[in-house]
Amino acid sequence: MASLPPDGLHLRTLRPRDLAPAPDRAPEGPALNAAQAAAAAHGDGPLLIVAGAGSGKTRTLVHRVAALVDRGVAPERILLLTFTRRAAQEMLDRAERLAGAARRVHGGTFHGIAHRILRRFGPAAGLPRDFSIMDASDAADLMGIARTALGYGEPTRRRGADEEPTGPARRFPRAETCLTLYSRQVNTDRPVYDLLEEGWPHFAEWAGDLEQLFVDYVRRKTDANLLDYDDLLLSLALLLEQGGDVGDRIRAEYDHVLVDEYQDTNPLQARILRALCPHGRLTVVGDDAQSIYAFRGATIHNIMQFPAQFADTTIITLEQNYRSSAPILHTSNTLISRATIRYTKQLWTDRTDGELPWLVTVRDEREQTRFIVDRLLELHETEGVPLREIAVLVRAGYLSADLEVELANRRIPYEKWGGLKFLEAAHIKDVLAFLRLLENPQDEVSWFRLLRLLPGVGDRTARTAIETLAAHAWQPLALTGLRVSTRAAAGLTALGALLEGLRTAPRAAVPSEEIQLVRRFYDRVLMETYDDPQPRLADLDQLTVIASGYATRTELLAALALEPPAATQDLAVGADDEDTDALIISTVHSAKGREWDAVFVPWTVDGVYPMARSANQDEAVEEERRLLYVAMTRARHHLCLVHPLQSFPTRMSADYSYGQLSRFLDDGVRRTMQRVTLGPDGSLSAAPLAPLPPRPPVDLRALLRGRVGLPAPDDPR
DNA sequence: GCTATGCCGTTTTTT
DNA sequence: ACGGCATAGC
Repeated sequence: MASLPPDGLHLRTLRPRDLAPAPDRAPEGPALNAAQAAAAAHGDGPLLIVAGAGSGKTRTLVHRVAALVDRGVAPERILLLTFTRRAAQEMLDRAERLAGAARRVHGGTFHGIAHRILRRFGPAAGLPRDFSIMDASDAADLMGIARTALGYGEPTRRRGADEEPTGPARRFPRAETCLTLYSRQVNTDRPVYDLLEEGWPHFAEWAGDLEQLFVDYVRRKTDANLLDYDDLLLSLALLLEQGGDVGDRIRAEYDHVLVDEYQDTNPLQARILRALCPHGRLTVVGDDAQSIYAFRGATIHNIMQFPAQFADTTIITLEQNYRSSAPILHTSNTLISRATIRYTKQLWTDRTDGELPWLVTVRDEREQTRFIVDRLLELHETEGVPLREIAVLVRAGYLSADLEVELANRRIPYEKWGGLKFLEAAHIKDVLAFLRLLENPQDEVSWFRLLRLLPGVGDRTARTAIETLAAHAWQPLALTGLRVSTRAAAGLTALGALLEGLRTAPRAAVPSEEIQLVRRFYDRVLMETYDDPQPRLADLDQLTVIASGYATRTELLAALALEPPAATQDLAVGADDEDTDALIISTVHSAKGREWDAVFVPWTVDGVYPMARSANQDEAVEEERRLLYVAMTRARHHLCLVHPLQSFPTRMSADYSYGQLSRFLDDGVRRTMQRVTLGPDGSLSAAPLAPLPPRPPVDLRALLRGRVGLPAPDDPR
C-alpha cells in the first residue's frame, strides 16, 4: 500500500516552545544517575523500570532509544508505545530532540499503531480493506441501534409478570453504559456477570440480555465494516496470535519495543505485547502509584506480573526525584503512604529548598476562582513565572467552568486540555457522516445520523429507510421510493440525490472540496436548527482547513478518529499563535507525565477527591487517592490546593458532604503543608499546620429543601 | 404510530 | 448547555 494513513505524530510540526528546555529541568544530554544509566544501557532481555513521579522516566526511555541506536539498531525498527496521545507526543518529541538518529523511531498510541498495522497487514489476513473507525459516540449510537432493535429501548420491566407491582421499573442500562460494559469485557476478558456484580450490581439480572446485545452489536459492526477502538486492539492481538505468516511478518518489523506508562495498560494490551515480543526485547516503564485508568480496564497487575510473563526480566527502580522541591515531595509521599496498597518505592530528593505547599481555604467557588486568578497573576507578574509554567488541574472538565469565565473576562490566555473535543460537536460529526458514507456506504451509524437530520424523520422512519437501503445495495437513490409522510419524503429524496451526486461526481475530489459540497446542503440545516449558527459555521470552516491538509478522504477520517484535534476554542486560536504564553487548564488525567513550576488544584473536597460516585468502592477510592497524588507531583516549586467551604453546584448529585476537606488530606498530610486563609479584602494569612476540627457531613437534600443552613463559612481554626 | 417540543436532572477520567 | 422522558400534536 503506497500511502499509509499519516500517524500524525511523525508529521506534527514542532513548536518553538516544545523545544525550549523547561527552566531548571536537567538537560536532556548529560549525566544519568546510576539506575537510569543501567536502564539505558541494558541489553536485550526484558526490562521493567519501576519509576516514580519525576524520576526521569521518559528521559531514561529516550536515552535507552539513543543507546540502542548507538548499538546499531535501526531507528525504524524500534517501536515506542504508550496509551495516551499526549504521552506519545512527549516521548517522540524528546526522542527527536535527543538524537537526530532517533528521528525515524516508530511510535504512537497502542490504538494508532494498531491501526497502522491493520491497514497494512489486515487484508492479507482476511480483514476488510476499507474499514472505518468509530469513535466512542459513534459506537454508543450503534449500541443504541442494537439496543432498540432487540426491544430494550422501551422503559421496560424485567420479563415475567411476577414482579411486585410497586417496585421500580427495572430499566435496561443505557446505550453508553452497555458500551462501557462491552468495552470492559473486551479489554479485561472477564465475564459480563462478574463485571456487573462489581460495578453495576443493580443491572446484574441483565447479564444474559447484555451478552445477547453484544452479539448483535458485533454483528452490526461487522456488517457495516466498522471498527470501534477496542476492535483495533483486539484485531491486532488476533492477527499476532493466529498461525500463519502475517503475525511473523508483523513481528519481523521491530527489534525492540518500549512502552511508557505501563501501569495504564490493560490486559488486552499486555496480550498484544506478549504476542509481539516473544523474543523478550521489550522494555516497560511504569509507576504503580500513578495508575489512574482502572475505569477502562488498566491494571497494575500488568506491572506486577511482568516478571512472571517474561522470563529473566531485569527490574530497575528509579526513586530519585528531580522535579519537585523537598516540601512538595514530602507532602506527596505522605499522601500516598496512606494507600491501602503498599507501593514499590519511596521517592527521595537531595534538594532541601522550597516553600511548603499551600492549603488554601476559601468561602466558595467564586472566591476560589478569584484567589487562583490573583495568585497566578502574582506569580506571573512579580515572580516572572511564565503563564505556560502554571497549571490548574481539575478532577473533571466541567469543574473549571467558573474559572474559565473569569479568565476570559480578565483577558488571561489559557489553553484547556481534556474536556469537549472538537470532533464531539454534533455539527462536525454530521458533516463527517457524509464523508464516511462516501467512504463506506454500509455505515449504518452514519446513515442513521444523517437521516434523522431531515424534517419529519425520527427513529422509526430512519430505521425503515436503512432497511430499504440494505435491500437495495445501499444505493442512495433507494431513498426516493419510500412510503413515508410527504414531509419526510421530500427530505429523503434530497438527501438521496445529494449523496448520489457526490458519489458519482467527477473523480479526484479532495476531502476539503467534498466538505464544501456537503455544506451547500448542510449549512441550511444548521441555520434552521440553531438560534446562533455562527460559531458552528466557523467550526465547519475550521474543519475545511484541517481537511485541506489531507490528500484523501481515507486519511482524513482515520486521522480524525485517532488524533482528534483538541477543543474547538483551541483550534480557533491554535493556528497562528505558537508563541502565545497561556495558562494551562487540564484534567488530572491529561496532565499525567507533565510538570509545571506552579500547580493549582481546586476542589480538594470530599465528593471530588474522591468523586462521590467512587466513594463507596474501596478500590475506586484508592484510585482517587492516586489521582490526587498525580496532580500534586506535577509541581516543581509551587503547589496550592484549594478547598472551598461552601460548594454546592446544583449539577452535583445529592447525598454528599460538600465543603468537607478531602479525606485524603488527613492531619498528617496537612502537617506537611501551610494553611492559608483569605481575608475579606483578599489578603492572605498563613497559619501553620493546625488540624481541621471535625465537621459533620452536610445533608444536601435537606439543605436544598431549606431545612438546614449552610455550615458557617469561616473555619474557626 | 410517529415526530416535535418542553421540562427535568445530570455531568469522571481516554482511545 | 445536553440527554432522557413525558406529553402534545400531525
